[in-house]
Amino acid sequence: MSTNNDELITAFKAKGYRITKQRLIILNALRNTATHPTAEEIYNMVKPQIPNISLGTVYRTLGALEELGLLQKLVYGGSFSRYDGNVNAHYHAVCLDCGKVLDVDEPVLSNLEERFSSETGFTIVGHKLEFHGYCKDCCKRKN
Amino acid sequence: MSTNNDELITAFKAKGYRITKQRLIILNALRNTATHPTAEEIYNMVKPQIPNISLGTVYRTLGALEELGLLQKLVYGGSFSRYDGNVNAHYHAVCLDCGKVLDVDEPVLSNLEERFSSETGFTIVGHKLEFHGYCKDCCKRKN
DNA sequence: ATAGTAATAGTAATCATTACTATTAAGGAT
DNA sequence: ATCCTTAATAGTAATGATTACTATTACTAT
Repeated sequence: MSTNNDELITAFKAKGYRITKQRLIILNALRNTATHPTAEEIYNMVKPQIPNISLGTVYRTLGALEELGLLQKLVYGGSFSRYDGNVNAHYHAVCLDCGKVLDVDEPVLSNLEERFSSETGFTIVGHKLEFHGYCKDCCKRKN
Repeated sequence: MSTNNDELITAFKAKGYRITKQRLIILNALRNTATHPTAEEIYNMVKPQIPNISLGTVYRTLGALEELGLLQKLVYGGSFSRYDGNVNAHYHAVCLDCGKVLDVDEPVLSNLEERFSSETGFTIVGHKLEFHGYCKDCCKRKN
């Protein structure tokens, strides 16, 4: 519902990229889900609205959105990536059993980066923190 | 040279796994490098000692070593994984330009996990922290 | 409305990783 | 030390997520 496409339109125009139905729908689909869907899941989410969309278009669009900072690509142990429409700094918890990715409601550690940056000559632009464990559902299933 | 294969031998025997030349050499190669090599890099590292080793054996061995907690698999944005023979808890810094992975000499945040665990029902077994940025070499090259 | 060209749909190619299979070699029993 | 069982290996084929290719479509500046 709160689909401020203005942000997307501004970012795309600044790069000379065109605004297409596919791009708008993919970004909004991503923003309206609490899950962290894979490319294929997004493909299936938008198919009702764009029946003949191609999986390649989904990948290309996700790449463009990532480049523009409109989404976060999540790469964990599995064989595929997940995508997060929430670009505010936050952490994730990955279930080692079912692969589910949850948002972590913890304050972001802002002071970490400077500490390491100076002595190593490594210029830090950000950090990623992920918790590994077992989600409530998977814990229950085991008992 | 400080190759305490005892650890590997004990861990493998406990699982009924056999001790092979390939497994010993792969683990020692991994422990004697400060880099975080890919499977193919490890394959090339051990080839002088085992000329007809198969890449499949490298993958299978790395999988077994990971299962036994004798190495850490590093999965970042790239299309391939890296392997770290140092299983002591520590963090990494990934160069966004060249893909190099460096060890971070910072104390591990031990208090993080309990904070999140209780209210979510998520049972945490560990966490991973990675810094993103540009390494010294890549910063230099740009100026 | 038109022209120029980026983006798309459909499909083929890529490439890291995994699976398969005949052969080899650990390692326990004799 | 030799034999036997079977796990592990080498070599190769298959898998599957992602990327590349190409003719066609549809944005957007004029």
